[in-house]
Amino acid sequence: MAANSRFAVAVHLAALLAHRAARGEEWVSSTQLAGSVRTNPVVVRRALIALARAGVIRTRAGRRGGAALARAAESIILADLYRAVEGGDGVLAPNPNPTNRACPVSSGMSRALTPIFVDVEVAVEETLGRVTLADVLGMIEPTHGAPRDSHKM
Amino acid sequence: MAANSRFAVAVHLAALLAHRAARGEEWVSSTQLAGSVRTNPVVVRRALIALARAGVIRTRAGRRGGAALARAAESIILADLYRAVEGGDGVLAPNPNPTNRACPVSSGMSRALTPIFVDVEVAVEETLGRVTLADVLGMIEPTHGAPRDSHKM
DNA sequence: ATAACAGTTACCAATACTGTTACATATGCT
DNA sequence: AGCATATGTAACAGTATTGGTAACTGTTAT
Repeated sequence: MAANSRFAVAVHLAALLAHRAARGEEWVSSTQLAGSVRTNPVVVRRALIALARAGVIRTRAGRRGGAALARAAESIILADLYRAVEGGDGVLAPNPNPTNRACPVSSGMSRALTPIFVDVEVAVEETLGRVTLADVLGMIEPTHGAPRDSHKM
Repeated sequence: MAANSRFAVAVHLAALLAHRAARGEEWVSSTQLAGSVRTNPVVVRRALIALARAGVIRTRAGRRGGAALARAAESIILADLYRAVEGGDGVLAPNPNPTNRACPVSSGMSRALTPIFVDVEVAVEETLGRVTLADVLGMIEPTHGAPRDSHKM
């Protein structure tokens, strides 16, 4: 079955940071973030570390510390968040068992499947590359002062 | 992180059935299939049941029974196998925790993420829809008498 | 009748993920 | 300086998922 929810959490965290930044509150603590995501501050920090390593956010220790976006929400694509938290593992996994060299089909499977798995991964990242963090925020805050007309795309 | 290897196993099984069918051996037992995949016959049967429900293969109990392709390898796309074994769960998972209604970002997350997750799933299935089981077999058996030239767009 | 097969259930082991506590370290504030 | 507040990190428990195994029932060709 399915995967973990780290990507969903990462988008949530980044969106909240962007939301707060737009209101002048740059630094947000992991405790506050955890309250929004409804999880534990340590879980949040684990995600924040991955996002910081990817250059999407910055973190600051000490009093009045926390996390903040490292760049504009318009320049952050969801593929950045995906690559940051899903460390290299693709959405599809190969058969981990050793090849049966006596069987030509078994012998050729990874040669046949590897390029397909690459294509799938490229397709996922291309799709997530078409959406920016600002787009996500726009879907969360539909009306920002203007009457509601920009509801869909 | 990562996922399971059911899709890889499903492709392996279907490819082996196609390979055998091309050599006149229609019915293949789960024990034989398990030997190629290097796993247990019960694991194979669990996958075969999913594939049979999807109409990709047929199974037959009793002596000289086993599994066989239900239709031509050219008409089976990998998306068929993917949908058969990954029962409805997508490659990305939402945050399972309850929404924090006091937070506008938390409140809007699923509304923002759901269409994105759908887009990703569509992209995956489109990619897997461009490859047929016959294509996979062609990559496994590179030379079969005819030269390989149809290398896609 | 028997042998060879699928279908099914129950269970175990390994792994992965989440949540939690605890503590060292860093930093702003008074 | 001292304190409050924050991250970074390690260790661990609980749970879910996954794959592997054994045991049993039902089916079918010979």
